[in-house]
Amino acid sequence: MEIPKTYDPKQAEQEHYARWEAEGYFTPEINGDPAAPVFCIVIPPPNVTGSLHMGHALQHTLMDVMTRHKRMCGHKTLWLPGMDHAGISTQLMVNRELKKEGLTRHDLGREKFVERVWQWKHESGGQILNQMRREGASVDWSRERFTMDEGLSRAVREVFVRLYEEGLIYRGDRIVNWCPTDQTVLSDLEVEKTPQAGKLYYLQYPVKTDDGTERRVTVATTRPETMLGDTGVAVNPKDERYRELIGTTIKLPLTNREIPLFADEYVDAEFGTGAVKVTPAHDPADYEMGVRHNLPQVVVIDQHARMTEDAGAEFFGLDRYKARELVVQQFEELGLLEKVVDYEFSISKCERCKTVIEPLISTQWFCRMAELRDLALGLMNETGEPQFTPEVPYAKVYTDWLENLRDWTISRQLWWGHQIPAWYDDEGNVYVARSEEEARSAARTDKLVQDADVLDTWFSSQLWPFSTLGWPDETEDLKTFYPTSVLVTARDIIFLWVSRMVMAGMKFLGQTPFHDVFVTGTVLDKHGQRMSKTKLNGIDPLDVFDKYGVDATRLVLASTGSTDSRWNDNQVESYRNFANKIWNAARFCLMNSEGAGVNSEAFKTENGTELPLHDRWILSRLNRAAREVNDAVNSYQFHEAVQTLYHFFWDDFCDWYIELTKQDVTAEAASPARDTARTRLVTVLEQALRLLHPFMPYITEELWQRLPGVGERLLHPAYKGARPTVMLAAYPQADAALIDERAEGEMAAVIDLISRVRNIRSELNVKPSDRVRVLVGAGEERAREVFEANRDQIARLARASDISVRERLDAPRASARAVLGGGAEVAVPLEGLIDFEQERGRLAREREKLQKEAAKLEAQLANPQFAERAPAEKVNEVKERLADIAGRSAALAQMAEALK
RNA sequence: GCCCGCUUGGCUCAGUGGUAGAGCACUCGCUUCACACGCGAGGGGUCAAUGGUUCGAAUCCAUUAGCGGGCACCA
Repeated sequence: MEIPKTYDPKQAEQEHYARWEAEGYFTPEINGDPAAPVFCIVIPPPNVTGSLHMGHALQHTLMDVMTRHKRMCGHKTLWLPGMDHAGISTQLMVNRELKKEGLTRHDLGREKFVERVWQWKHESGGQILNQMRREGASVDWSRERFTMDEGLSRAVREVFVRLYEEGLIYRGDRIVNWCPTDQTVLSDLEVEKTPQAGKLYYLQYPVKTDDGTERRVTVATTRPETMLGDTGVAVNPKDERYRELIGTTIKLPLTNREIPLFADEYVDAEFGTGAVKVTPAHDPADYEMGVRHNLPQVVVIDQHARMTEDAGAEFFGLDRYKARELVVQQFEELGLLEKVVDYEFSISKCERCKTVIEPLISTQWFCRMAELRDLALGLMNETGEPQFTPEVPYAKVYTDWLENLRDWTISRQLWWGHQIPAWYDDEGNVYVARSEEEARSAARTDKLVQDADVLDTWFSSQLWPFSTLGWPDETEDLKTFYPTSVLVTARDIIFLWVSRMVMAGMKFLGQTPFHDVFVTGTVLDKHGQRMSKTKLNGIDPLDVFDKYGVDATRLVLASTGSTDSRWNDNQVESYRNFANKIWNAARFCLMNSEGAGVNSEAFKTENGTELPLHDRWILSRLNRAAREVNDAVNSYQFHEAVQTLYHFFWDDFCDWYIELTKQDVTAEAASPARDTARTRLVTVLEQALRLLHPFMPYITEELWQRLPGVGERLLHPAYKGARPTVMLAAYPQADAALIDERAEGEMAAVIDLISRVRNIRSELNVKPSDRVRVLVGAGEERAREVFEANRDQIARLARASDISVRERLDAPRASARAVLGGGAEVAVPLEGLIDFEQERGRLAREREKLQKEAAKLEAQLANPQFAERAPAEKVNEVKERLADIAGRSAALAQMAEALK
């Protein structure tokens, strides 16, 4: 036998991907049906610096499941891959490389540095894309994009120019988040707040009085060094304590400046002393107050977080923390330090380097968001798009954020990225244009200097769903694939990316960029902690692939879907076992496939003869599974889809169908009956492999290719002419006519009988090799017919020597007995093995259980309100159950009697 | 501070207004001619607590506790 007993995933993983790719199966062009519905996903472009982590593997699995499913359903399918240039991350990465050579980017200069980044990108960037091949991701590599591609860069400039011309992009001086380490401005979303155990310093400021009497106002601050830049003190207008001081002047210590004390609603009288020092140049809230009250801005901290000349000679050049110490010390010496208390507050840090952010006033480019925000909110109001899954909480989180949106700082002081398409002439006039030529002709001079800054990485990412399809040109791809079908992403970029894509899509194409958004859960470590590089608790998907196989890993990830869950190897192991189960089921089919071949006519019978029960049953189960899986995938219920597939394959197909058909299939002599049984078996297997394929691409392809009788005719009609592959086979759609309640009911009775006999054997320690006699009593004629018709299978699976089916149970006293559903009874004569006392006890316990349940049901029926208010259907159900229990209970009583 | 989510057998998780589910782990038996990554048979949960709505609640509502997450210019 050439098929090994254990499935080795590596072999299949190495074999198929390259062929799929080479055959063009991943491209939408493989679909030859001009009327085919379209399905499109654009990948959330991973950072060019990134390598695959579990979060990617999760997203990619879900996207691939959907893409493969839709492709097999005949959709014209595009999953578009690509990468993000990731401005800051990439620049820092290359900086680190340079540092090893003892260089900084300034040693190279801008042009050489950017060249160097490109070189890095070509040599070691984008590892993640190769890792995606391993995952089996069916992306169209011919459409791979990078945010700095010429086409995408053109889209960026186009958007910038249009927004500028409409006044939605402007340049100005604002207080911004400045990272002193990365030397760039950051948007609010790139700043993280972390709790910080710090101190609250109470500083006393002398009030200037006419009569020379001494009066002081105490202000509280966490950042004493900023007092050097104070240009006012604010109190709440309703605060009685300070009412008479409003309008007076403060003599600012350590400086020779005098600043006003004024009233502003913003001030919370309850907090601190109720008086706030106002530093417009170094605090966002103070900045706002400064604007309201026309306060001067005194800059005392520079871009390197050092004190400026304006901070005073003593402080000039000091680091901000050193300056803090000195300020506090001097206040103490002057007797103006009232107290210092421990205080926990949150501090803003750079998301990337964790440096404490310095709010600074700086000239930057901003994007006005109000109009764009309204486009997104309007869309949500009108069409409910994008439809979030899970809807709770993301739809609300998304709209709440939009409603409170502030202007977006879009410039960055970096070299790697899209340089801002604005040029300045000698006089400082600005020309925003799509190209330098355009700017020159507008400026009527060649002496222009381009703005040195680049755009926030997310400025280009927000265009991804259409820039990748060719926009601003009206390409075929854009017409065909926009809007995309669904966006799959992690929740941490809903604001950074998802919302901005919606705004940009609405603004420039007038349509949502994607109808649905599926938000994945987070894969945590086994202690429930987020996986992170710094904690070193990450699990490398590639290691898991190596250990358990890609397909098994995909099942775990698909099951995870949108819920946070802890990683545990046990689960992967169980799906690894599942893969092995599939392998061996197929192995059995292939070992017995001579004379058989996959055949859509396999279950047709001549002149309408009814199929055997197990055939009708497996068709019913197969079609039911197909219906459930299709519904589940279409509604993003991946966990349910996996469960359905798992139990259909293992329980229905392996445990029952193969066993039931085994005798026919393994008959030694060739015969038409054997061929039929084998053909049916292999046909069901083939359908099962198709159902499984979106989740387990490798093993299904590996096995499908080996099945006898597979070929082009199994492909979805849209893929006519393609080289046969399970990837392009038609995804099984449920045929309602084949879902057969009667067959399932009859099969349930057979299974029940077999299980009861097995139970008796097990409980009474009958040796597996011993055959037993099985006596069945069934009052219903149909039940007797079913048992009779399947007596061979029952006998084999229950290890019975013979089976006798009668209307009434007629068993020797020394028998173990059990009650079946529908009032049937079974007895197994076991002379010498029966302890009558014990047996009566067993029956009594079973009867007790039934009676407990009956009592509950009776109480329910006895409640008049139940009969009145519950639906008749429910009331009937209870009555029927009660009758069934009564029947069984009576039978048990009789059985116990027979043992006396 | 505001908002949100979670709490189901030993573990990891599904589920849902009308008889509590899976996988793993556990117990017993099995070299049954596809598979010990297996086969068969079992044990195990008053679905966090309290109160309410309902004929009926693990499922809906409220409160509480524990855990987790998001948002926020309180100096």
